[in-house]
Amino acid sequence: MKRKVTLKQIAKELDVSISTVSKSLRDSSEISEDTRQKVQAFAKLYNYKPNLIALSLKNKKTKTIGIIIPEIVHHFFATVISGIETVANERGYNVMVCLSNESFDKEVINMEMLANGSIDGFIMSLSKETQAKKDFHHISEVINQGMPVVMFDRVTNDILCDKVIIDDSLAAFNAVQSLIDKGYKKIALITTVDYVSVGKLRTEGYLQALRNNDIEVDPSLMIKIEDIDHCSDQIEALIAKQAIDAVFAVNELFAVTAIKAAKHLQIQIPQDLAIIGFTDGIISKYSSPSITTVSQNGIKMGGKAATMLIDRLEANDEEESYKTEVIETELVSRESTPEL
Amino acid sequence: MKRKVTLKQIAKELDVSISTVSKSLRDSSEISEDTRQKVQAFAKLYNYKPNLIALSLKNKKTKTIGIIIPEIVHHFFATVISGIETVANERGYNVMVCLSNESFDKEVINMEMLANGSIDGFIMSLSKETQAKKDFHHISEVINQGMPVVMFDRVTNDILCDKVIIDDSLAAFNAVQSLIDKGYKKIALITTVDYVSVGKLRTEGYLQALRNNDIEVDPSLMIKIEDIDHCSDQIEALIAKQAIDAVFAVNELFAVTAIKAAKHLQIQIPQDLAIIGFTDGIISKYSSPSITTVSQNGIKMGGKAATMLIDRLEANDEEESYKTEVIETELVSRESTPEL
DNA sequence: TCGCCTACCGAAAACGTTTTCGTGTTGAAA
DNA sequence: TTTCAACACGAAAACGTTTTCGGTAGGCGA
Repeated sequence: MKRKVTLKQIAKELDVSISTVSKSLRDSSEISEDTRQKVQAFAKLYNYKPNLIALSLKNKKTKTIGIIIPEIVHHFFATVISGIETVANERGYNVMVCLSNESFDKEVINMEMLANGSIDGFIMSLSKETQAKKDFHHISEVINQGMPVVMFDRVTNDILCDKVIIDDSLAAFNAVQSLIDKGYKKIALITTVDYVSVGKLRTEGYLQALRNNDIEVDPSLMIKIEDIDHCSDQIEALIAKQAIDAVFAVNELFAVTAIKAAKHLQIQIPQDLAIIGFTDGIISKYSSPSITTVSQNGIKMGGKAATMLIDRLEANDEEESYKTEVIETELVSRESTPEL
Repeated sequence: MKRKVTLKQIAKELDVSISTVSKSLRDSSEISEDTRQKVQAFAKLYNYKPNLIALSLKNKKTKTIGIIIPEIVHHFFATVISGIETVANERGYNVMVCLSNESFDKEVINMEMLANGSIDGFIMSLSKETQAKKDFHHISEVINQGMPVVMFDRVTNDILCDKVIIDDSLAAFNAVQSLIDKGYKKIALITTVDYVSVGKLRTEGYLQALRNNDIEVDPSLMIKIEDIDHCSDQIEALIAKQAIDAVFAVNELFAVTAIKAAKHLQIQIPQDLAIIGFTDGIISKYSSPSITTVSQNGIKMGGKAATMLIDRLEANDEEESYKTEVIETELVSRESTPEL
């Protein structure tokens, strides 16, 4: 077992100083051609690679970015990570991933952990609990220490920083409008509780679309799901009313659960009931029938977030202007929403 | 913007030495009660937290584990990461995630990157290209440098290290046997090309089950998919033969694609054709009909891998015995495989 | 011969810790 | 008064780099 070789060892072996070795490897003109070659050959032979931790300490830069997200077993977040990782890699950065599991405490702990030198900046999406509590002190703290933060998707106006979002409200509006354009009139809504920022915004888009088309808003056709794991009864009750011809669900899981509920009630999808979802995940694509949905393009969001973060990290002038990038969404038409 | 405070700054401010500060914060008995309190109060006030990079350099331990997987937008791998992260966090470790995107070169680059001091050990699953090439020098290299590696799912016998796998062959055998027990006789196979280790093993299980029940193996009922993104034609052709009453697919995507193909051909699932898949992902659960599948329990695999790695990292005696843990699988019965 | 320039190389500081060892002071015992 | 232990603290090394600043030699011109 040969341990990693260091500059010191090479220096000792070749009977020169550490500085000479370092300079030789960096092709400094201070060093004679002779010694340079000798050192480089030796380094290559022993497969010398500089220790990144030492470099991090010296340069006060880790070339690592921290990601804090609510969960990873979730198609959208996985695509975002993928987008971040791709851009980060291209620009010589690595990523550390921490999961908050929707818990405020874990989010705080993870941030404090990573903030102590391990990373150069954060990319994060708020946990539900954090959004409910509206407590963002941990975030403003790291920003105060000079560490850049980019928030995506689940963001807050209480923190000034770069952000990458979609226009949730507009996307929802467009989705519902497309239903109306196709002739649907009684459109139900399955959404989240209000403190989830994106859920609230999508609800607003839904309402706006109805109003714009002079369709009466019927509160009994709108349900708010608290616990995603036990939502089927609630959804089935909604659909059982039969007073509806379409459903707009603010995420994929609600949409597919609606399909299941409809089948259970012997309601034909899409003949008797159209369904439109949010988040272009794997479920929508492979469901039967496949589900029309608003595509968020997580890859692009992640890539943009990484670009913004790294740009800021590598900018020498401390420009203070924070930007909010809006990534365009796309309505992906599939089998669940035919023309009436 | 207040930068992070260091020992040196505290020392200067309180007019004591760095050592005194360090010892005070670690409650050393060498320091008088007085100074200890003074230092601790000051440190708390300025929210001092030791710099982890400096500690890493000093201790030659980063308390970070590196994960290298083929992709992250994949339910199984996401669950494994989740399992790793949970255990890692409990034991005070962070995780760095790198994606190989099924590319050999990226796998090598990522490993070399992380191996230069950034992490204490690896948890990885081989890329397809690596498995095809059978070139594992990058892995044996880091192991030679004394860095522990735990491989999971896509492993190889050419490398000696800890491993976490499922019994792919047995699980496939049981899945096919369950079909046979239910009365199915003409069972087709949708599998991957042979160099994907798990695909090959699952194929073997399928064959074994047929043989054990004296069912003739019909090569025309077995297809091997090279490109997962363009498999629908191949699968539809298989199903169109109508000579089959059940399909065993070695992953979720093949299974759901088979359902789609069947619908397209007006073949009823599960009345005319039963389907069983592998990997208990989100698709199988929410598909209509829901798909019977072999559950791999990625959380458990990831957790076990992390436990093995950290145990080895923290073991002071260098015991050389590598273990291969087999995580039990479970056949999750759903709508796609009724009794005949 | 003297001085100076150039080419080459080494010492040391710095990044932020922890820890070993040394040192000075104090009080009490001899 | 001397001696010695106990106590409290500081100096310095170490982890592995990079970089600045000096320094030494040789060669060359005057």
